[in-house]
Amino acid sequence: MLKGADDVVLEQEDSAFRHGEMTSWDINDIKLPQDVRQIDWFQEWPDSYVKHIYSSEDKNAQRHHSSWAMRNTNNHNSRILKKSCLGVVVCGNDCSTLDGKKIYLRPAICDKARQKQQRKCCPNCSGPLRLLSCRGHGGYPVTNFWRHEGQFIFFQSKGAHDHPRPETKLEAEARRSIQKAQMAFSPSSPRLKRIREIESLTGAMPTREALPSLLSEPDASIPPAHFGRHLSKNSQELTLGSRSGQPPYPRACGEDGGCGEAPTWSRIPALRRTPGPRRPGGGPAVPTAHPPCAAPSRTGTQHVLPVTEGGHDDGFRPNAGPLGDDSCEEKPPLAYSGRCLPPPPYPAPQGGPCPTASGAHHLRQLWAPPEGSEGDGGRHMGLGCCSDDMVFNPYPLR
DNA sequence: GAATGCGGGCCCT
DNA sequence: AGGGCCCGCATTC
Repeated sequence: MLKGADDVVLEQEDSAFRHGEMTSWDINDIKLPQDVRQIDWFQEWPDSYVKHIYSSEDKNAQRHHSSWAMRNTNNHNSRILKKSCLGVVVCGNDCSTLDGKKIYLRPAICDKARQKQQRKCCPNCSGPLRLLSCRGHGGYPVTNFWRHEGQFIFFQSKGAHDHPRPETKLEAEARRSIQKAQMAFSPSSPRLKRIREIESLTGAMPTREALPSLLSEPDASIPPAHFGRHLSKNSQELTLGSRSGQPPYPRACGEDGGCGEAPTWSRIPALRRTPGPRRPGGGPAVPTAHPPCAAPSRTGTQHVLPVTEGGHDDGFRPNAGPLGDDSCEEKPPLAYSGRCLPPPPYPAPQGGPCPTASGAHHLRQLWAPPEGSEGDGGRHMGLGCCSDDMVFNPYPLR
């Protein structure tokens, strides 16, 4: 199967050989080489058909980490751990932040958490979030294989990610914890008290109108590649990188997309065959109808965003108009008491006629990019004026 | 609470 | 048989 893929493998191996890496093995081989001369530094963003041999001492390798959002997949082989890529969570509105960055959130690994995540709104424009599935491996998600053998940990990746990089795990975690911390912060705040009262009474979160810029969340909108620029040193350390007490990976740059290199993904639009929805047996490919946000979905004419979860429903059309657009710009979800407020008209003009304009304005000021990229903000969505669970805090770690 | 690992089970090719 | 996916459970962080 995957003839083309095999070719790629050959190329990769060839390339790897040029780098002196021993790749004449396959993760499924009965015996893996033990005469390894060179082990690799941990690769945070393995992509394409690559193989690596890590030291069994490498903490990241031990934990089978990856900055891609990989979930465990049962391959009925306890010796080989298989993980498949979940893709990336993007804004259904395809919005951009003030400085032109796109929203690339990390899909939650846990199924439940992911469903929950998809009910949230874009932190930037409060539009619906959309899970962009990975289909870089012959229409299926890219898979990573891990196998512990002797003093080495063998890693093999199959497929090339056809989507942007999500936040790293640590970035996502940091975002969550910061959010929590801020919720917990100043518990005596009358405003917060009130919010909590409301919560306890209604069981629901008040809308952002009720708590403008009170809660905030860091760089959800900042693509990992730019994360550091905004968070400076301490937060740059949030990437997995080579932090097994090792020096920076010597071959990292330009090898497998490990640093700065243009991502290997490219929008391969969804015309590709999509793996048919799995049938009942496997369980309900959870219909992740997108609720409140800016995606009116129960009004009949507007369809639910094809948020795929496992069963990949229809292919994604990353930039296809009817997609996010339909959901977010037409009709506010009046029917909802709204966990999220309706989005501003798209694209939002400066400052945006967001219902919570003042709050948004406030955020805007906070957000003001350090390097006067302000100017280009005009075409981008007003800042998280409405998002419920995710809002910005430009300087979360300061 | 979320991430992870594991294993059972089902479907499709 | 192999690959893919879902689900539940247990453990860890």
